[in-house]
Amino acid sequence: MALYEEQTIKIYNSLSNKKETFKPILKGAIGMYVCGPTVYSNVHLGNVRTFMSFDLIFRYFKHLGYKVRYVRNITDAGHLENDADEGEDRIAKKARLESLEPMEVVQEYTVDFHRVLEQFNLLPPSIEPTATGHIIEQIEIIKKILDQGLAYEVNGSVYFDVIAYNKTQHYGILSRRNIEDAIHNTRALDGQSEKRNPQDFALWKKAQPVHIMRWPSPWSEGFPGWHLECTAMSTKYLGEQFDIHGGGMDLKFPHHECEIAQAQAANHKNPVNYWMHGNMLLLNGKKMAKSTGNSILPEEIITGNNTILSKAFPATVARFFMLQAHYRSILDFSNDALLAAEKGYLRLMNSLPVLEEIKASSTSSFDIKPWIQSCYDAMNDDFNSPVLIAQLFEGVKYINQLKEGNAHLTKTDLSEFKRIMHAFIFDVLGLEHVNTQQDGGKLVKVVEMLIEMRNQAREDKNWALSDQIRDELKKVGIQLKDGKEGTTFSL
RNA sequence: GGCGUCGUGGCCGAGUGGCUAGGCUGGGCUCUGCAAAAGCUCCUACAGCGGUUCGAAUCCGCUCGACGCCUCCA
Repeated sequence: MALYEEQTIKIYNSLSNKKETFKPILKGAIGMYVCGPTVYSNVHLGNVRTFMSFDLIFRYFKHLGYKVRYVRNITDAGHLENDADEGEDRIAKKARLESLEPMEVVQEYTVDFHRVLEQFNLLPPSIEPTATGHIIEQIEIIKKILDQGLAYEVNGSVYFDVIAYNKTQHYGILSRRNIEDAIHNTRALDGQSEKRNPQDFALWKKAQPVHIMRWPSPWSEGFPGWHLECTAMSTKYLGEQFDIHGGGMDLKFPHHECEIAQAQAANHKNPVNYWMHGNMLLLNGKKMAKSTGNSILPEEIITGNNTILSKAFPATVARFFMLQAHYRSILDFSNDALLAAEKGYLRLMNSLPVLEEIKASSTSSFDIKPWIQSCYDAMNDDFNSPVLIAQLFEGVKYINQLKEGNAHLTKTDLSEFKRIMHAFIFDVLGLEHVNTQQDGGKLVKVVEMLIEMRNQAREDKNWALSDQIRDELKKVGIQLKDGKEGTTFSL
């Protein structure tokens, strides 16, 4: 029996604003789509948080034995610079400013994006499609929507007719908006707009003569609207209806709302069963955003080259910090919080080598099963990683009791305990050891030798020497731990 | 102005109508040659004001405050 048959997951669905029992369309298989980045600049830590949230979810599904097709796109065209679908394409603008081919911009930041996510130990998605690679699919969807009379062409551009759509469907179903209200509240004075209504959005934009990024279409040489690519690519790879669609909270409206409208108009089906939205990462109490400059780059955390933090932090510590908060909660980024997270992270990780040294006993002094299930329960409850981490610290407590001889486990229970600790820490949370041995274990041998020498000094009551060894090691970051069974150390 | 989220102990952060997550910090004790590590233990919070209830941090209303969306944004 697969693990997923034993566990029941509840997911908070943005469509209903409730936790719902998760049931995939196909037994044992999950289709998940997450909106990826627009590659016109470096990803900042807030971007990383969202992708990390879905990485956690992806990892947990995989751990449970689900076959997951995880699609995360790269937006490399069509994302306009500002409102009203009148602005310049973001990629094109950046290319113009830096005198580059648009695809040079795309390449540079796509590579950067991948590198950063790898540093934070995010698993690559199953498919990572690009907008420019799916122009034909997008054109086909526009044709379908036009056929339904839910879009109109003006001067070579095509716009989605929100008001027409709203006659039979609810535009605003996801963000709980009412189109009439929206119209009344619009203070738009867009004299030049080609759109019939300010709420309408572009499906296809005719390219201006200076515009480099352009593709032929039945309406004009131009480029697709931003919202369309996700509909095209999710439909293509996951079908007209699929299980999960995720993204940052700030994409809920209008982006995801538009996706629903487009898919409904083209396919007459509600495209997504579970909408999931990750919350924002705050810096100085404000949303981290590129446009306002209130952001920190992942690189700046790892190198320590920034004005916010007192020291450099490994990526995995930042990962641990972010996973200590629930994905739907706002999280404040600060030096103090990161410092505290690092200590906790170290305590958790340092317990693992101790666990390896525990000897099995003929009986178990406690039942390990309820604790194991509590780890699953945490993740089953809308992927509650902070509660999972709390449970793992319970595990640390057990490890210490086992070490002290105040508790014991049979060989079977002990190996199960180890398996679960490792599974959740590495496979599900995706944490990593900071100091990966690159020296073939030479360092360990040297430290063990120093411990030997120190033990001799202690026997001789040569406290000056023994303390010197201990203190000098401490200076280079190696901590000795004197226990009943002898001295151990952590790097 | 409209829609929505949130306001938890020194800090970070979970949370169910009643049995006080967890991490960090600080105090005490055990262990130790002294420490560290580890263990045990203490510091019992829920913005304010009303209401519902036998009972609310958890439900409802109001006030204050923060934030997000309404325009590109993970």
